Amino acid sequence: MQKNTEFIDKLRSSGLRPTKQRVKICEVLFNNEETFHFTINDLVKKISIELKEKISLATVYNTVHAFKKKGYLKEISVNSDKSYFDTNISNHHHFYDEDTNELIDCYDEKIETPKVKENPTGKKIQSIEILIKVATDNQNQK
Amino acid sequence: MQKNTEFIDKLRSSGLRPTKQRVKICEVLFNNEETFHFTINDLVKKISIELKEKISLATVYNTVHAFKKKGYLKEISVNSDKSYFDTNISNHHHFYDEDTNELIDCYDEKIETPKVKENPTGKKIQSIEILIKVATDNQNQK
DNA sequence: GTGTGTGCAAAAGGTTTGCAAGAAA
DNA sequence: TTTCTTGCAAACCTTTTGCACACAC
Repeated sequence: MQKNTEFIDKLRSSGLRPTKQRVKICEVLFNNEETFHFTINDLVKKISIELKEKISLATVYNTVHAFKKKGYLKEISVNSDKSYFDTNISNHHHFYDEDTNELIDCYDEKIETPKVKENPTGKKIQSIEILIKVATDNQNQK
Repeated sequence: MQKNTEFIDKLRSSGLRPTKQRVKICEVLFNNEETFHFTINDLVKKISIELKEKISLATVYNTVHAFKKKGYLKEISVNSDKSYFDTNISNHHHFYDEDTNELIDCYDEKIETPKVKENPTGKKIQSIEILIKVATDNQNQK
């Protein structure tokens, strides 16, 4: 459990003004035992339930993107209906349940991150993301 | 180079009526030397350039999804602004160039598809997709 | 003829933007 | 007081939907 003063320091030290909204979003995102996955919509709901107040959509988008840029959140590439974010910023991958649209963390103990033997782009590798899609066997394949 | 009669057979044999539009979309998608990646928007443009005629957006969406369901196209999970499709349906992964938003195929010779050692979901694995994001070194990390 | 597919326009869903008002430095 | 941030609504973009008409069988 972090205190607000810690969030304020964290924000300030990364060059983000510790506004009321940002600190509150920190509380909602980073004051949990476990990391979790969310969409912007999920987060807006979580804010209104846990804080019993509303932060405007634009601010939530702003803040999430700012946090992502600072490395406090990761964005996950799933099929493209909406953006998923992860408060777990450690190096890991994901299972994606196509039945429920749920994400599950996948560490190296479950799958080994492969080495890139050859990089035809000549550019620097920013990340290697593995998405393992699962579904009940008998459903229509997407 | 396939002929229209081949596309018609292909469509018919997979239970899709070989309508004028579907055959024409086949021409645009599958009459190339090389496979390629595209968004729906790309495809609409390609159709109007190569065929000099217009197929309605709804029909393009319908057809692409029908082809995907039949396994003639693959959908690729990239950051979620839009959907990317691939006419290359063989087993492979992708490099994604964050500077240009381009996708590049990545076969096993460049990266080895890892084994899933443990699947906590108990559901069947539908696919394992690896996305290697690259960018020029000196740009702001996203 | 019957059922499926097409095209259009409207609507929906997620995300971004412009700008005036407010808060932090 | 200057600069950054917020909030709202409008705009935007991609995708989906409803429905009348057309086409394949």
